[in-house]
Amino acid sequence: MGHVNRDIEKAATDVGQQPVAIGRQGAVTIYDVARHAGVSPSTVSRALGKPGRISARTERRIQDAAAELGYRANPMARALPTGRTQTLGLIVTDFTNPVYFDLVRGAERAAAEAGYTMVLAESQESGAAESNAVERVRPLVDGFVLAAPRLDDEALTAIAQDTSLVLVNRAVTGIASVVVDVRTGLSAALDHLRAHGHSSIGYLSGPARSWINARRWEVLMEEAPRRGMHIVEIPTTEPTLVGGRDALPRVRAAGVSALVAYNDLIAIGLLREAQATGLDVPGDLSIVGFDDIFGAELVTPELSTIRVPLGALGEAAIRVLIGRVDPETHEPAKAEFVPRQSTGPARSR
Amino acid sequence: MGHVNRDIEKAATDVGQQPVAIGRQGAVTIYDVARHAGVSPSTVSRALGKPGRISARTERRIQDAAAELGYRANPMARALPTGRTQTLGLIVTDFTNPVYFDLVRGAERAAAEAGYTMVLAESQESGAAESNAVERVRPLVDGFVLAAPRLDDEALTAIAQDTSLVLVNRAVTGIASVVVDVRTGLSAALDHLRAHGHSSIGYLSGPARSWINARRWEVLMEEAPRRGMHIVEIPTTEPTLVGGRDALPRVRAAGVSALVAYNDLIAIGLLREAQATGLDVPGDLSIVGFDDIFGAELVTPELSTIRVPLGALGEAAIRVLIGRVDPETHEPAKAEFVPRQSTGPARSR
DNA sequence: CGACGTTTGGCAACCGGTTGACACAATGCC
DNA sequence: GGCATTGTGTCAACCGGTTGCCAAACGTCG
Repeated sequence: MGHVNRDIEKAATDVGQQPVAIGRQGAVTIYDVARHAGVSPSTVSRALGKPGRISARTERRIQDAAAELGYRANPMARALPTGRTQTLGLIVTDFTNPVYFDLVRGAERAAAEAGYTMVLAESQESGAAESNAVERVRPLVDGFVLAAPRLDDEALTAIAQDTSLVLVNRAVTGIASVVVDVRTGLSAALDHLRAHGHSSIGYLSGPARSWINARRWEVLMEEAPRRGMHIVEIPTTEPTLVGGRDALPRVRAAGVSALVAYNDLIAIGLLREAQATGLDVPGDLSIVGFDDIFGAELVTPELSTIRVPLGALGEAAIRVLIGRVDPETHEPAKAEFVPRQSTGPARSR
Repeated sequence: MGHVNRDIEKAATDVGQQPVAIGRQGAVTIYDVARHAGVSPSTVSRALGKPGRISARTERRIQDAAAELGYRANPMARALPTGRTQTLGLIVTDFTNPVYFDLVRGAERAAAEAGYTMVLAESQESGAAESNAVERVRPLVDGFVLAAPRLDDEALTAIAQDTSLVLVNRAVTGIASVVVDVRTGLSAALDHLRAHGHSSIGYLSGPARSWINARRWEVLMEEAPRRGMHIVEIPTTEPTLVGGRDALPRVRAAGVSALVAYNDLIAIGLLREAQATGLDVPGDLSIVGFDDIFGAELVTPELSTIRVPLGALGEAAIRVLIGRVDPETHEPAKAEFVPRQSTGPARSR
C-alpha cells in the first residue's frame, strides 16, 4: 500500500495551508525495533507484551532498542486482532449540568490510572440522542458508563448484551451499576427539618423517566411518615434553574414550609425566585438541595443540600467496568446531609 | 488466529460474573455484506465509501445488504490503512473549572456534527501531566485541541510537527489557534468603572505561565492609562476560589477601589472573603470577573463579569481543526462586559 | 555420547478494512 | 468488424500489531 503512504505524505506537506487531520506518519513500529535489535517482529511483540516468554537477555536488548527508537505501540493496530481498544466511553445527559463535572473527573482519573483513555458524549436528555451517542461510541470502546440513562430497561439490556456497560444512578436487573445510597442523607435532612419545626414538606421532583428521581421520592415517602411528617410531590418542568423558578407558584399553593429538591439546580432556581418575590429563606421557606454541586455554597443564603460523592461515583463506575471491583460486594457510597443556611426554623406567620 | 476469537467468545460467556471489557464480537464485516450481496469485499468497500465508482445498481444492492445485516464499519480497521480515526482529542487543564463546561460542550457538539468522536483528558495545570495526556491521546486521534496549554512554545511546536493541533486562548506562531478578543470587553468594563468614579484599579492575575493571563494584563496596561486610570497587578496563588480568597490582604494593602480578576473563580473567592470580613461589595470594593461561568449570577451581589463565548470558542476550535474554517480569515469572537451588581459607585470613606 | 525434555525465537495467518493495478466487459467510432 | 475507450468489479498487498504452531538450540541425565 505504498499508495496510502504517498497520499498521507502529500497531505502532510500541504499542512500549514490547512490543518487537515492526518495520522502521525513517521511512527516507529515493531518492525523497526525488530530490525534494530536483530530479532523478528513477533519476538518484539512478545518481549513487550508477555514478560517471561522471552529470555531475559533478549528481552532487555529489545526494550533498549524500543526505548532508543521511542517506540509506542499503535493502539489501533493492537485493537484489531485483540478486540480491545483500551478506551472507555462515558455518556452523560448534559455537560453543562455541574453535577457531571466531578463525575467526569472521577471517571477520567480512574481510567487514566488504569491505562485507559476516555471518550465522551452527551445525550441531551433525550432517548434518541442517547441511543445515537451509544452507537457512535460503542465500536470504539471496550465498554462504557451511562450516567442517568433515559433509555428504557429493554434498550439498555439489549446494549449490555454485547458491550460491557455500567449504569450510574440507575438499577436494571442484569446490568452492573453504581448507585448512591440516599437514605442516610435524606433521613438526616428530614430530622434536621423536623427539629426546626417543619411538619409538612414538599418534594420538587425531577424528570419523570429518571430512575434516581423515583428512588428519591420513594425513600422520602417511607421516611417522612415514619417521622410523622406530611410530604407532597410538586412537579417541575425541567431539572434546571428555570424549572425551579417556575415551580414557585405551585410551592406557594401547596402551603408547605420546607422543600427537598431533586437537585441543586432546581433548589437554587426556586431559592432565587422566592427571594425575588419577597419571601425570606429560610424564614418563610426552608430549602434543601441535592448533589452539592459547585455553586451550592455560592448562593445567599448558602444552600443546605444532600451531598452525593460524585467523584467517587465516577471512579467506582470505571473500576466496576474494568473489573477491578465486584459490583455485588461493593458497598454503595452514602449521600450525606450538609446543613447550611437555606434551612432553619419555620417562622410563625 | 482462530485462537483470539475463541478466547473472546469464552470471555463473553463469562460475563455477568465479571464485566470484563471485551470488544463486540459478533460484528458484521464487509465480508458478510459481500457474501450476502454476491460481490467481492473490495466492491463493498468502494460502494460504501466512493460514490460513483460502482454502478448504481450494484451500489444499491450492496447498500440494501448492508442495511439488512446492520453493518457498521469497524473504525479501528479503517484507521489502520488510512491513518484517520475520526476522533479528536480535547485536553483541558481542570475539569472542575466551570470554564470548561461550555467549552467541552461546544467542542463535542461541533465534533459530533461532523461525524467525529471526542476523547477527553485533563492536564492538572501541570506541564508534565499535560505532556503525558498529549502522548496518551495522540496516537488515537486525527488531531486535538489544547485549551490554555501550560507547555512552552517549543514543546507545542514539536507536537504540532506531526499531529494537527489547535490551541485555545494561546497564540504560538506557526500553530493554529482560536482566541477571544478581550479588548472590547475590558474597555467596556473600564469605562463602566470610571463612570462610577474608580480611578485606581487592581488586576488579580492568573497563572504566570498562562498566555491568556499575560494578554489580559497587557490590554489592561494599554487601556487603563489611556483613560487616566491607575492599574496595579496583584498576584494570586492559584486561579481558584481559594486563590481569590487568599488575595484579600494584598487587595486591601493595595488600596484600590475596584478590581478586575483573571477569572470568575478568583473574583467570587475574593468577593465572599471580602464580605466575610465585613466589607461591602460594591460599596467598598467593586469586582469584575472574567468568563461568566455558571455561578457568576448566583452569588450575592451578582458578579459583574466579562463574558467569553466559551461554547462558540470550543466549536470554533474543532472547526479549525477539521479544516472547516480557515483560522486566518476567521474573525475572533469578542468578549463582552456584563454589568451586574458587584460593581458600583465608589463609596466615599 | 546419545536420547530426551525444555527453552527460545521465527514463520505465517489473521483482525477488517482500503486501494493500485489489472482483467474483462460494454460501448463508441471509423 | 476491428480497435480504442470507458466503465465495472476483482485480486492481492498492505496498515501494525498478536499468537498458534513448529523448529532449532540448549541443557540434562543415564
